Amino acid sequence: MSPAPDRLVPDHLSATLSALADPTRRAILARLAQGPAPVGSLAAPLGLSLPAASKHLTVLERAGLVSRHRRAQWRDCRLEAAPLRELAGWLQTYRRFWDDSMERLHAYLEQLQPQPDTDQNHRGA
Amino acid sequence: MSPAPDRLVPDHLSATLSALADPTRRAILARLAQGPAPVGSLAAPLGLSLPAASKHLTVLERAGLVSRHRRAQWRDCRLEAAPLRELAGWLQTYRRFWDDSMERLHAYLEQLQPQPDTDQNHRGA
DNA sequence: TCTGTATTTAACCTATCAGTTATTTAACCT
DNA sequence: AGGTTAAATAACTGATAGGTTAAATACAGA
Repeated sequence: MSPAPDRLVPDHLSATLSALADPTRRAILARLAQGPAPVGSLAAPLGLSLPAASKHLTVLERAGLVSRHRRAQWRDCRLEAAPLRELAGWLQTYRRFWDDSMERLHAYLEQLQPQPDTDQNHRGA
Repeated sequence: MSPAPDRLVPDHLSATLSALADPTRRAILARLAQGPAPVGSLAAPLGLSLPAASKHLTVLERAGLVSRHRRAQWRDCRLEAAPLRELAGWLQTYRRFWDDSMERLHAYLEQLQPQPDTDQNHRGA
């Protein structure tokens, strides 16, 4: 099922999530959603130094979220959405937890699994 | 629009993503998806010490992904999905990047934005 | 080939993270 | 009250993240 293109990093999802956890990197992605751009033009509007930008891009690249291609002396960065799709897939697993009302969910769980692991003698209600 | 329950941490999305970036914490969530559980019964199957588990739970709690409730001498942990819903919302904005074939997407971008910023012509100025 | 531009890499600094052991707090049960 | 269990907190440690400045690399153009 999983195409598992794990050539970049061992744990795909962890790499994706930790790459996305940085707001600067999300800003870079947002910018790239408008189309490919060279490093300099990503760095400037974010007030990033070139080395900082380059490092962020390396993180994004290792997570498979961005690819870089030489074009003359520039390096065009492009958004690669595959890891986002994978993330969406993972998230999907939890969808039922917010899709219906929370109340229903919890009620469902209560009856599905009367006691998780602890004994329920204290369960007055 | 945004309910903005930012009482826990400044940047919601960053907190959510960095909480989720740790595979141990994702395992905790997966376990909680089966129903609430006390800390000890989360720690044991993961080979986690109690302090380690407690710290992970604090991270998850600060991200709003988990709530803890005292019950006798135990502390029941429960999955809270709101941040996941928010994450799904964010992800949604990138959906078009993987929904259609990538080819179409790139073609679309090319015509939308003929030249990102790379302007080989501006150096003449 | 020399020069300027774009970007990366190296070396370093500080803060945060995930884990540890030891101690403390909280609630239960006699 | 005393003892036990559940969990949190404190204090410490090694690894990693994000930033810096300075040097190196890659390409383009005269």
